Amino acid sequence: MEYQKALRQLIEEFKTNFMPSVSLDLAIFGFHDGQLKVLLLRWKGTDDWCLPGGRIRHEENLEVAAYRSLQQRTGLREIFLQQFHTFGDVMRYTNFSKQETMAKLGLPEDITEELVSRDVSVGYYALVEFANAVPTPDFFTEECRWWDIDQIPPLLFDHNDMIKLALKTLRRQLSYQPIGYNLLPDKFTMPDIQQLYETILGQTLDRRNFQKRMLGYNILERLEERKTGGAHKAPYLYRFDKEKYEKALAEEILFVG
Amino acid sequence: MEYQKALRQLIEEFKTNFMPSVSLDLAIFGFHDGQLKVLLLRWKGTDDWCLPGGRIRHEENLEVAAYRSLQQRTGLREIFLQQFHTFGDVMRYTNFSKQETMAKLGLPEDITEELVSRDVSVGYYALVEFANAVPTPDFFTEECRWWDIDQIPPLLFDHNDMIKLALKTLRRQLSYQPIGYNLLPDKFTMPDIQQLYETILGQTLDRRNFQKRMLGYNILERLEERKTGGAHKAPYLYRFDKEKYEKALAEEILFVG
DNA sequence: TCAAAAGTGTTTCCGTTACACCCATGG
DNA sequence: CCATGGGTGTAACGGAAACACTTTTGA
Repeated sequence: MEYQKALRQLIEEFKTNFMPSVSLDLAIFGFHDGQLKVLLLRWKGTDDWCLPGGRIRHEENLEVAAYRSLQQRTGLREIFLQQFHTFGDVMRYTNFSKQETMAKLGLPEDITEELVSRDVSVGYYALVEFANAVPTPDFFTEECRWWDIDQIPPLLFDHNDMIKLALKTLRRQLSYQPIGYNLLPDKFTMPDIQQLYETILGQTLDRRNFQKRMLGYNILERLEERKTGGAHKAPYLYRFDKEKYEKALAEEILFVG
Repeated sequence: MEYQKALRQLIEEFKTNFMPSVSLDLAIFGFHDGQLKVLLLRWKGTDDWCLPGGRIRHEENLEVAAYRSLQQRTGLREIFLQQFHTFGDVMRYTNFSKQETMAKLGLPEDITEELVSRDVSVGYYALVEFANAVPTPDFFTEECRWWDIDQIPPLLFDHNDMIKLALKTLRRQLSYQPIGYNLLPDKFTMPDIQQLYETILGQTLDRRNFQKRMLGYNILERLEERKTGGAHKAPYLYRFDKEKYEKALAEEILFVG
């Protein structure tokens, strides 16, 4: 069977090129239509969804591996990517009916053992511009698409918990780091970025206070008007001042009280 | 040679019982005499110091492995232990003159390769009561002792960076989580705990404001007087209300603004 | 001309910081 | 009896939250 042959070959390649026992998982957040989304993969021939993951090459930095994996799933580079926790419970595989899923995939038992043996996994979360991403499945999966954050189904492994913790970390991060550079188009309005914040935080914010705070950070530059299709008064357009933005990210203390 | 035989045996045991490619490192902080200390290990026959580490058994939870390693170095259980970052740079071994150190240890090259091949390492930091800890070296080391936080020598691997980041995380943590349960004796005075905070943060705090804040957390219970040897007015003794303390730790939001 | 959205500034509030006085104890 | 440290309360400050009016635009 052609598929199994390819599979065995892939596993061989894994064994020679990648570190055993360690993997990484990605919670890739996108923003569209006032909704926060997460990128999920569906395994071939099943209805089982999970987070995209990756492995680390023997001579590759962990962070580089995370960026590489992110690019393989979305086509994107130079994205906000942040490690948030490392998961190492043995139990995180119980939620996952190994035999069942593997059987659906048509995998013999010895391969199953190899493939889903217990790993320690480093969790990263990423923020990407929804429109620019090209969701791409990998060898084991046949579908890769965005899910609304509040409509995520029960996932394989401990991936529901991962998303929960990633989101929690992201929300905390939002309070002391600027976010938005990779989530918004080059030019955007104040209502745009406010909606982004409100979506991530899951709560509404005062228009005036938000603007005051955001401008206070000193990382935005205002352009001219915009009228496009929008009815009503045309809001200003803004753009991130890349240099100041990076500086703020590096300092990281900027927004702490 | 007896030593090399034991070593080979140990490595065999590692290979069969522990996960490859993943390890963990511990920044164990202790508090004594108004000084914050870190526990370091010195390799046999060398002047090279490093953080204590550990490995994960195949069927062992990551966190359990961390607690086990902590206990092996200090004899302590039920300690504040917190994951803070996972280190995965290949470069983190450059600082480390492999051949040199290994030669001092009398290790043949093939063992060297096995022993210090590149790992991804999960960093934990712990807070322990200085007086209760019994620093214990492991097979590779002959000395295990406390170092003042501001007198740490250049360490092997990337362990200086690890300590730096651990301390940074600890300080941040201090602002939104109660700390002290494992660092102070059962009964302690307000000046005691204030000194602990000042030591960790590296700055002095206002006596009155500190007390106000600390009591506001509602995790302390006041006992009676204390006079012991101390001259001057006898300060009250306090004790942590274990239940409320645990609750605060679990909520973790308690001290956020 | 009206409804809906955007631009802008002021007041209020609350938590943090700064600060002072009295009390107890051992030398 | 006094120097040193501990107990306690209040005033000042500043950043965040609450809040209102005017302007623009398409329908």
